Amino acid sequence: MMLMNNKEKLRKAGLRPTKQRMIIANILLNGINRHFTAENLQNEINSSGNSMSIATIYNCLKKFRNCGLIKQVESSKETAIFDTNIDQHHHFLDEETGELIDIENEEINLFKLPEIPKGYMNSGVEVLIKLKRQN
Amino acid sequence: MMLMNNKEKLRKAGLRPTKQRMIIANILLNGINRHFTAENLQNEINSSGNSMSIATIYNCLKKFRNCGLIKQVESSKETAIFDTNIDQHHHFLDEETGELIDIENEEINLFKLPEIPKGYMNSGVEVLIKLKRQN
DNA sequence: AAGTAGTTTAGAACGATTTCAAAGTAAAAA
DNA sequence: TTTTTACTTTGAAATCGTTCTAAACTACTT
Repeated sequence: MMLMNNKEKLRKAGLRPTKQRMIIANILLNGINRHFTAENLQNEINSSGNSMSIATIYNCLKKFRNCGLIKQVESSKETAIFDTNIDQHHHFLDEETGELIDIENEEINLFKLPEIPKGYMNSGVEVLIKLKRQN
Repeated sequence: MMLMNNKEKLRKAGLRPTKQRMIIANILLNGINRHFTAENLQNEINSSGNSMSIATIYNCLKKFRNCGLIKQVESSKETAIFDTNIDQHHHFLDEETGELIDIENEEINLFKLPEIPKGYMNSGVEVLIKLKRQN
């Protein structure tokens, strides 16, 4: 895999390397993986002496996500969804509609689990299988 | 397991069986499992000839959730969280702080997966392991 | 250099959820 | 019982994260 600078990465993804996108790319695409929110990012931009409209940050993150430069951590939707099924179980998620379908616990077999970090205990495992409509 | 009416269920959970909680319990705790939002529930309450402040519905759902009468489907938080790690991978979630920790894909082995519903294709599997601080 | 298509922006708008403080109600105490 | 106390409900306002809008701007093409 050959080296590529951020300008090239943006172009390759079909995105114009604007000033704003370069600022964000330079913060995010440096080889060190991390989780962050739009607000986190705005704070970093600000404290690096730059500034950017929050709308631009959202635009940019959406574009980056759609191009596969970053991911968005799965949450079933922006709205809280409750479930009367209180047993441990899993879900299919229709990515298009946000609809959830239960998967019984026995339908999934987690063969190997990672070591739980020190000081913590496992308080539940949830598997989400995302579904795309077949073409 | 012996039969219990909803008033008893509420009392057993340490909740006063108020008129409003009984209306909600009668809709939700009838043995048929389902997913729903606060708004869904309000519509059902309204169309059953009752009415209830949305604030009460949220209060009530939170209490029910905290008592284990219902679950809330896991979403990492109310805020969108992005991730620079674009490979398929999984997460630990510190339930207290909302912090996410990456789990490499190889650390988890999904031995048995359920059949994908007709017309859909699997577009990604995400495992979330919830963590509680150890006492 | 001029044109055009895509981008940024501040601010308004939005939807979901929480907070507020006052009025109401269930349970406990007298 | 009645009184007291603690908990609950309420509508309205506030808040939070996010999206929309429409005008100004900028990268790329001609």
